[in-house]
Amino acid sequence: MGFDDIHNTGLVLGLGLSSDDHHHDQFEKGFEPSLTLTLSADQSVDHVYLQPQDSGGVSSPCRGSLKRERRVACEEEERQRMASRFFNEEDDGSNGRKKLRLTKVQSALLEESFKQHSTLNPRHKQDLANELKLRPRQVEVWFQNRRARTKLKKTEVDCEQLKKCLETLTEENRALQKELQKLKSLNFPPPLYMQLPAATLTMCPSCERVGGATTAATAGVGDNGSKSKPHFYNPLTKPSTAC
DNA sequence: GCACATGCACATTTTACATCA
DNA sequence: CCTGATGTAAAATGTGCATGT
Repeated sequence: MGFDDIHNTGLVLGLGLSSDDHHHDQFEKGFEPSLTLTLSADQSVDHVYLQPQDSGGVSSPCRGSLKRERRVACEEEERQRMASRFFNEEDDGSNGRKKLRLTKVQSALLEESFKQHSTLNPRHKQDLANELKLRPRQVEVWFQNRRARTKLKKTEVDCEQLKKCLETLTEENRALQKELQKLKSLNFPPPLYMQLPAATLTMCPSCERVGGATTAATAGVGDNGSKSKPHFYNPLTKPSTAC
């Protein structure tokens, strides 16, 4: 029996719990539901509802909600949820975690919806759930997993790009090293600035004025009234003929 | 400020299904 | 062909955090 078949039976179970499973503490901490058979108002078949004995002391998120619309949706969702569990348990006697495989149509519609908006608002979630005959929680989970898959894919793509970038840079570095070796083998002395510490100032090649040992702080200061001061430059910070 | 509800990200578990020896 | 082992994708679950009321 498929999920759609379950829906078509019109049999539902209700507990009046929250739509989010991780907010089902009350249920897990052991309040005891009772099983009753009731007739649904909107369907012609008998419905099975699981209802808690005590409706006063338990503060179910659905029950206590101020917003009636949300509560109704929440209760409906739970009825559906419990219905599927009920039938799954009947199917195989396991304790109820049965994985649903979405149909192609369902997946396609979810994908389409995801393309438009990667997040859900409650209304949209409910609409999709109705349309696809799924529980809102399933739609929500699908979107969560879908976002996770998108992110994973993007990470993989980024990783690939970084790998390529690394390869390119490694190649470039190799070529430069090769060139350097070549120059060395031709016995070219390295440029003057390579023989000196980076902060040391040297003679400006364009004006060929001789410089002394000065700090970088004094360099470039003397355009105004620097007649007698030497003209320095630092090729590491000013590699061009900027002076 | 506190409690609560809600939604999300993230990690993990579980399940369905495909492939292969 | 049948079957069990194995891998993978994805549905489902659990938890923590942020935010709004």
